[in-house]
Parts: sequence; C-alpha cells; structure tokens
Amino acid sequence: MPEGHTLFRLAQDLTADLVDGGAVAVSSPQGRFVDVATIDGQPLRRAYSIGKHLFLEFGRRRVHVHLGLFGKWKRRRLSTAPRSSVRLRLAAKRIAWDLTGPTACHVINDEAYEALVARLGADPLAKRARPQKAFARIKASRREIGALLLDQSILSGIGNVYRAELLFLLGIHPQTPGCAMDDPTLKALWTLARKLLRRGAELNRIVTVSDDNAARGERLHVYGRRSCRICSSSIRSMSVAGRRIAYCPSCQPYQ
DNA sequence: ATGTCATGATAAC
DNA sequence: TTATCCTGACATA
Repeated sequence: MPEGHTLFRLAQDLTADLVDGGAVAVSSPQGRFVDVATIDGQPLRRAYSIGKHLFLEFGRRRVHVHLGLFGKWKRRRLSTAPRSSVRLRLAAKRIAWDLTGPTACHVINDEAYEALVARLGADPLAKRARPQKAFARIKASRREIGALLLDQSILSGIGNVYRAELLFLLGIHPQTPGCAMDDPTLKALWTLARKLLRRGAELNRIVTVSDDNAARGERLHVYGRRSCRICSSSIRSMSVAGRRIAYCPSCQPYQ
C-alpha cells in the first residue's frame, strides 16, 4: 500500500477524524511507542505528509511515522479492542486509528525534523512543489532512471509501483541513464507523477489505466502483469536499485 | 504449522 | 551489494 498517495490520503483522513476533535487518547497496546505519556490527551493540531513520511502535531510535539513496506493504519470503531501488534492507537469520539508494523513511529524534535525534511526531494503531491532541483539532479546523473525514481532525496513519494507505471507510460526503459533524459521528458514525468499520485490519493489505491478500464476492474499497465496491455508482449522484469521492476521490452526499448 | 511474498529504507560489508 | 527490521495475507502441507 504505502507510496506517497497513501500517506497523503492518510493525512487527510486523520485530519477529518481527529483534528479539532478535542483530546486524543493515545496508547500503544504493543508497548513500543514509548512517548505515549507526553502525547496522550492532547489535541491533534495538524496531520500532513511529505513523500512517504507522515507527521502528526500534538501541541509542540511532532510524531513522525514511516510505514515502510508493511506498515498500515486501520480505522476502527473505538469499541473494537486493538490487537496486540498495534504500535499506536489514536482515539477520539467513537473512532480509533490503529497503526501496525511501521518502520518509524516516534516523537521527533525540530532539529531532526528539519534534517529529515531537508533530505527529501520534491513531492508531486505538494501544492507548490518545485521540481527544478530534481530535474537537475537527474540530468547530472549516470545512474539508471529506475534507480533515481526510487531515490527519495530526488523525488519523494514515488515507490515501486509508480516507478514501473510511470516509465511504462512514458515509454522509457528502466535502465536509461538519468543524463539521457531531456527537459520535455522530465516535465512530462513530473506532470504524470502529479496526476497519478493525485488520483491515487483520491481513490486510495493506485490506478493508472483509463476510467473505462478501471471500471472493468483493471488498475495497472505493467506492475504485476504478464503481458503488455498495449502490444501484448511478455512483460519482463529486472532488478534496478535492488527492487524488481516490470517493463515491456517493446513499448520501453532501451535508448 | 510453515513458507513466501509485499507498494520501504538503512546499516553494514 | 547484502542483511536486517517491521507485519499479515495467502499458499502449501
């Protein structure tokens, strides 16, 4: 689940349920969120995401959550007892949000927060994101575009599914070096990333096919597929930056 | 009951 | 590059 769209949507949903809703009851059934006492009973002032990071502001404290690969938030009725793996439960009124399996969940101080944000690249979901620096870094790099897209210090929020879908839709081979990308291509990449992640946040899932095809239950072009929906070639996969990426050898020729 | 895999990131080699 | 952390769903036995 968790690429940038997931965190953006989560921030919206947590805001709707908990911000301006008075005191939030904070607990850690699992016991591994150690800062319960400093947060419990305070109102949630703001919830927002940057890339794949989620930030929750309680008073002057800020909680940093990163879901990693397995992390999940689930919205429950307050009457539902949390399972023992719940790292963090936020509850107000009749609603509880349960967090399990995060890579990070802790109070973060201003200094660490600033350092973290400083090493995140432009987020396609941010209102006034300026991708110029990302473009410059991509153009200056000989690394593969498939690796650059996963580098959160260049662009933040794109994960393994979006990188595969973006490269497919733009007809770019995953191993194309960043320095081979021209400005129109990078602009198209950014525009498409914004569009797809925005749609992902709206639908709360990644959908890259047309509305018509989505209505038939389809969602993706290459990720997890066996044959290309455009040319029916066999989809291939390779490892780029340590993760598998699917691509169509015919729609995404090298060079 | 056990094994496998996953939309992530980092530390260590 | 590999190892490691984080969990749960699903397949296989």
